Amino acid sequence: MTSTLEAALLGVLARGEHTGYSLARMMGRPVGYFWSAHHSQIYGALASLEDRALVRHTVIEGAGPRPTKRYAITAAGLDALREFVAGELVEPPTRDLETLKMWSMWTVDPGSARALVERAYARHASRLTAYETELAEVSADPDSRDRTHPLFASRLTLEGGVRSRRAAVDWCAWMLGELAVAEGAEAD
Amino acid sequence: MTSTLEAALLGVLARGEHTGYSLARMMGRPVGYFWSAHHSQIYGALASLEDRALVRHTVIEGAGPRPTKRYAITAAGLDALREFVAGELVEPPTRDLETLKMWSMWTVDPGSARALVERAYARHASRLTAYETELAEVSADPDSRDRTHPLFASRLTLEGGVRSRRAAVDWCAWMLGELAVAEGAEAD
DNA sequence: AGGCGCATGTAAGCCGTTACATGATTCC
DNA sequence: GGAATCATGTAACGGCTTACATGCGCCT
Repeated sequence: MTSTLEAALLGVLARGEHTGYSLARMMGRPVGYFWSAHHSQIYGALASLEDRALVRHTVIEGAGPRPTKRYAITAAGLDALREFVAGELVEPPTRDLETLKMWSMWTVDPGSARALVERAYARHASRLTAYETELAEVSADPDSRDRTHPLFASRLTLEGGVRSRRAAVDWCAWMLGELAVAEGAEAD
Repeated sequence: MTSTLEAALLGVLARGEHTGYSLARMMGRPVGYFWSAHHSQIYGALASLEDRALVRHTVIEGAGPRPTKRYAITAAGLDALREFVAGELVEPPTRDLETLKMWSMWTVDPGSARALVERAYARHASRLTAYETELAEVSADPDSRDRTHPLFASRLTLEGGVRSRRAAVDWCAWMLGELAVAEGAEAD
């Protein structure tokens, strides 16, 4: 019924009111860490949510050529969000471009293979520091210990991000070692 | 130029010949661990790859109502695969349904929150054991130490799977602890 | 007799990306 | 004067999912 993008938007609006534009920007940091969408998709989804009375808008003064709309979640919207969170998770198909490349690593020359892993290392490492910084900020707020406060959920998800990126960074370092060993063996 | 699905298919065909049907089944184990597609998509992609001479088919005898086609990668196809592996990785947008749910966990009752985390724990744990089993099998083969052998890449990617699932399992266990602590604080 | 596995294909529709369109204000 | 930010929308297109279609051989 409610699409995943709609659930994501409800999740953001449950934490505060937003315009379509500011929702689109939030699909950068922090929501963009685990979900993303373009504004063209967001405006349509908001209209669809409003048709079903899960969100409501009021017109505010803004800088655009058309009226600026501020959206808020409704009681029905909060119910729909809760249902989404508590409902069954239908495992969506995995599509991991990085692993796909690694899996065909055997076809390329040693230099390309090393470069591939090094780039992956750098990406994961930079994400890791971003997560760590944000986690430190969130953890400093006592609200992040209150199970019913949004920051509690932010803290748990950021902790997950830190752990997974740490694992990815370690994995890349380990792969560089394996590549070195294999190249050494080749040289013999 | 070459879509990601096409790259995935080239990656499989570089390891051996397949029919469209068997490719579709492989989008279960092990390729399905990091990529997946339906047969309806695969048949079209194979035709498109063949138009560009990246794969070639020969008709073999089979059980279907139409001629059964066995596909093999061509030299040009191998080149295209290498280019894909060595080329820039344009970071595709993240869409992580599990994290999305966790991030809105603060809206639901404690029981639903715990159930959400426990289901995630179970999913990751079962994937972890699957990866560990397969990694043990692959590692036992001496070819998995040869950088130019497919099993080398299989071993590295499986190691990544084990590490990431281990991190996810640990994360879920940690979250269950955090939930218990937060509920204890609420009871006071 | 009916269901499952082999085997290939088409078609409708949804979701997501990219590009087009508009227009005021602020900063360089 | 030109670029960036705010702000909302439409349209074309491609990728992915779901469903429809066909038909043989094997097992129960």
